[in-house]
Amino acid sequence: MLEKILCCCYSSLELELLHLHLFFIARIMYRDHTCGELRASHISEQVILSGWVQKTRDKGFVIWADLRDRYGITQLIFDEGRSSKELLEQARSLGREFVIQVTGTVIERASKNPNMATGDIEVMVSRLTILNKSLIPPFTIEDQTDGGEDIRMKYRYLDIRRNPVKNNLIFRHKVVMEVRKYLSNEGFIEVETPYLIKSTPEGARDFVVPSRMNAGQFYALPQSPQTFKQLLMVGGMDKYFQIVKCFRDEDLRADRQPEFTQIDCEMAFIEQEDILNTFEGLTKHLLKAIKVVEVDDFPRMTYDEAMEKYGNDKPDIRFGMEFCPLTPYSGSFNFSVFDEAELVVGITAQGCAEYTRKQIDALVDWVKRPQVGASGLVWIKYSADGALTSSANKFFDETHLKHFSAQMNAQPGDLMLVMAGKTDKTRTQLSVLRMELAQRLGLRKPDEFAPLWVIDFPLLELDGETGHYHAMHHPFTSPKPGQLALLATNPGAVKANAYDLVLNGNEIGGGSIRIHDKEMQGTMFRLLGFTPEEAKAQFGFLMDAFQYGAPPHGGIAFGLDRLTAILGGQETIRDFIAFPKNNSGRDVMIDAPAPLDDKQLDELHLKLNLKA
RNA sequence: GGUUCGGUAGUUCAGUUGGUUAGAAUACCUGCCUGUCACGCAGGGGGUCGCGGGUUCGAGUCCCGUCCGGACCGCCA
Repeated sequence: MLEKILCCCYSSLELELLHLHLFFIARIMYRDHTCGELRASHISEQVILSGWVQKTRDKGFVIWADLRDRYGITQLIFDEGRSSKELLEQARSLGREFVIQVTGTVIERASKNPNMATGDIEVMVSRLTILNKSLIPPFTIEDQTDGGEDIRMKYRYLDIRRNPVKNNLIFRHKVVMEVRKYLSNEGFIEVETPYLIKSTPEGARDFVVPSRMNAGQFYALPQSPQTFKQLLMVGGMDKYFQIVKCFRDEDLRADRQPEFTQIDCEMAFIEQEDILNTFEGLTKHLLKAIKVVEVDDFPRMTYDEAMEKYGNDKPDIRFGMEFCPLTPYSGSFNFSVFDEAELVVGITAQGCAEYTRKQIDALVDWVKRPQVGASGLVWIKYSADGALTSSANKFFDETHLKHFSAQMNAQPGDLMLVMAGKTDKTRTQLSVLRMELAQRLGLRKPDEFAPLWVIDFPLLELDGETGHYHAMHHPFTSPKPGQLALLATNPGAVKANAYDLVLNGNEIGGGSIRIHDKEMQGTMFRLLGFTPEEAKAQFGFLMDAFQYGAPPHGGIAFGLDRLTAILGGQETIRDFIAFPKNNSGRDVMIDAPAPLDDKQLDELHLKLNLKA
């Protein structure tokens, strides 16, 4: 086309020179505007747009096509009066998701659409190029798609064209940019650590990678860059961070992926207070920059307090409903369920006294499901007229119920829900009920943010099956000062310099002050059941490093996927990951994992041992 | 490893006690339509009811097995 025009004006020699010239300078101009930017002020301008055909509306005398790109939608118009017959035919041939380029003039719409950013204008097309056709997409590329999760994952590249997914990815980009900006301004250096490392049996299962060059040996993908960031501290990089993929070969959930991203941070010459302040600053910055929300200084709660008040080490404190332990009115409850219990504890659901018997029974059934596993639920209804009644009326008269109501701070109109049994189990079950009730009552508002620090975690946790202790956080966590003696006598009672950052009932970050002394680290490994040989084989490099001047240090890691989802006011992290895996750890789009062929297995010195 | 729910048109779903030719919406195709924007109207095509076996005169429906997917428990230092 260009050649034809040029032929009219130039001799062949000139044309040859021009060709040479064009070879170096000619570029295809695909677009000079995006589909989201044209406004009334552009009227009568000539523009070039490229994008995907969202939809066409053929009215006979006129055809509209919505052209979509990342930035928005612009309406194209072809009509009998102003478009050639050929152009109209071409427009009629357009299908959903065709990639096209158009040249045209911005004109004012005869009927404007106030719901669209570009609703005042449309582009009167003079030239249409189909850059690529498309099959009919398996689901509609619209905000409210007709496609289910499964099919959208299989065609994730189409799903990403939809606003909800596209906007989530852009949102994630903003979070990442703000994190880098803030930490860099605070003097942190981003350093990359290796992905091919060594497997360690502590903690989650490792993903392993066979080594071709070292027959019979395997790398492991890191569950976190923990030891490397500690070695960076020994290396003198006293403020480190990394936005880094981590890998854990454990079963998945809606909020758990086998590969996930952490904002991994470590500092040297600091104590716990410095870490809390620095990363409270980061969190406040994110809330302000991304959500335009200002929050007060974060409350701090000890682990023990969180367990007592919320039955949970990651309490959602956007709403009250705190646990109230019940004590008998006089001597004993005279109710065996309560009398024989280690703990009797309840919550007050404000304004729920109007629940019908059916609704309450449904709640009782709900906590009895195996997923919650409670053996029962006692309820006390404090009616608006002041009347008190309960599911244990046989055992309690009004005096008792008044006594309980006072303990639980209940007002007329409230419903009290009480559980009894072993302390840990009862707390966990009541905690689940508390969250469910809050969900049903709409108390978990996505636009409200209530962060808090949970501190003073136990150092060790007793494994019920093996009777062994294992590190609650990880084996590099330091015990609180002055508790060394306790470590020998009652390890389970030792508190650690470990802390979690909790946001709206989610653990978004966790960390600790580390051990930086070889002897202490050795003691810790011994406590955790490592022989000195095992400790040396697995973590000898770290303890060696501690002998060469390891500074006091500590750090924290944030789960970026979850943090992003919560800031975005959503529950599932999958929609904030471009190409997530499904519940069974499969990527259904590329169909991974997949078998290796025999040649590859041979090279890797592997023989399969599949059980029939 | 376990519990539980599901698999029917391209897609999302309905389908009664087991009983005629398995439906709806949407998407798709054709035609009509002078301002649409979830356009509208008329018509049309589209099904191995996940797979295998069983019970029955007869199975989308009941039974057994199996595969796949979702939610959850265990697990996730």
